[in-house]
Amino acid sequence: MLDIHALREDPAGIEKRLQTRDPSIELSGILALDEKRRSLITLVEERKAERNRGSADVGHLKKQGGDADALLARLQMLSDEISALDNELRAVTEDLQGELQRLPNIPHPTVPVGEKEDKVILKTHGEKPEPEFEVRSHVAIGERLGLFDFERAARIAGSRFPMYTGRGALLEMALVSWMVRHHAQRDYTPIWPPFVANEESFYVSSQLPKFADEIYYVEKDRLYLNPTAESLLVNLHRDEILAAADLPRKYVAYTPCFRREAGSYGEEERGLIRVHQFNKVELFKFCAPERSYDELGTLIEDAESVLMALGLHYRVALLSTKDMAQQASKTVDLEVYLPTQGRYYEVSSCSNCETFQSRRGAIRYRPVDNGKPEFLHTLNGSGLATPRLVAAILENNQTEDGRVWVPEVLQDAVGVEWL
RNA sequence: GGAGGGGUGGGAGAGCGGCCGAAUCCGCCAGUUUGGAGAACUGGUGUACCCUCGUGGUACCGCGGGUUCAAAUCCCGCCCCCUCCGCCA
Repeated sequence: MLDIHALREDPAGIEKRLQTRDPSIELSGILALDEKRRSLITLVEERKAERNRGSADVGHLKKQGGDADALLARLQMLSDEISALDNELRAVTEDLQGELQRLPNIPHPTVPVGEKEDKVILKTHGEKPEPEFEVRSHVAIGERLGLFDFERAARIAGSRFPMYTGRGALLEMALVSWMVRHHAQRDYTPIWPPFVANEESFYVSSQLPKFADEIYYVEKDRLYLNPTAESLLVNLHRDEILAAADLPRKYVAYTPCFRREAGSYGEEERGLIRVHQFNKVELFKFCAPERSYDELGTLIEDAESVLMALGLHYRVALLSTKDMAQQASKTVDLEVYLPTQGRYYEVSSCSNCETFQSRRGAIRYRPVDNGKPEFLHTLNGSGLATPRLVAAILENNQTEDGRVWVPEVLQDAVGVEWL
């Protein structure tokens, strides 16, 4: 959520920057609501001050045995007026909050303005593999080697729920535990969070109210299934004021992620590319504002280090204004190469959300000079998501005779060198 | 799922209709003292919002409603924590 004070200060400037994300955004309605709200506050607070003085007088009068009837009658009317004004104020405040919640974060000046296609490739790591034989898709390899079984998974849960079998299951588990350990060694505190969360939590991360259709909801218990550990981790320090010396706080969490993925899928998203349930290792940082872009840099490096260790060819893309999630100020994606499709797929999305989430969740820190609490910056990044990673390993590590080389860092856990 | 107990400021904990934004202790910050530190003493120490920016005002005692001129305090609903019983991996 944006700071209403900042909007008041420079509505035109902010509106212009927000319009690079969504041209239909205009702030005049919000400003009008804000003005209305403030004048109501002034009015109602005046009345309350009057009532509080009167009530104190009643107390004194009664103590001295005086007659307070006339005063009481006046105060009763005043009290009725106050509750009417309070109701009006509540309604206006809700409207304003609703409008504010819909606004995206202000994009960082370095973010390219434009459509999805206007992302900027910052770097490409390694050589694009050009095998001299006919490569099989990860789906074909998986079926051949018995690494997963989508048909039986559908019997259990429905389509697009993956089921890994045999060495496929081992590979998946190996990846997850190796990645967590890898980041733990890089000074991230490992977290195994609850895999469901309440409405308030998703509001803070900004999954709600906008993306309610994307999340599985357990109505009976009013709980949402985790769609990304970002939503969970950001709530770790909700309503807290952290000491400056405690920053940055770095966490790594493994969670399964559930997404309804409402809408259609293309042929190229068969197999493991787009599924309702997947495993992800998430990195999350809470840090001081002046350090947050440096921290974004190291976050990206940490996510990249996974791809490097696995020996995969990938590229790094700086997303454009129209391609970022609502809460992000700046987002950099890591995209791994899938040879059968000749294209790159997102396996990590690293974002600086600045104060967008911390404002919603009242997550603050006290600056070193012992001053007033300030909202800190939150950063998140996948490190990484497994299904596409498995697809990439299968497709990139295959040989002509149909075997697949297990990346060295996973060989112990999988128990074999070849699948 | 059933029964009981409890949620108050950074922590512990009192208050149970008006003099309570809240005693007291601990912590923390500053000063005095000291060669320095500790101890001791003195003072300070929540957050947010509004305006006419002041020795100004409003709100906040788990959350939401209600009663009342007035609610931390009374009533109702919900959430969370603890103990015991039941059930279960």
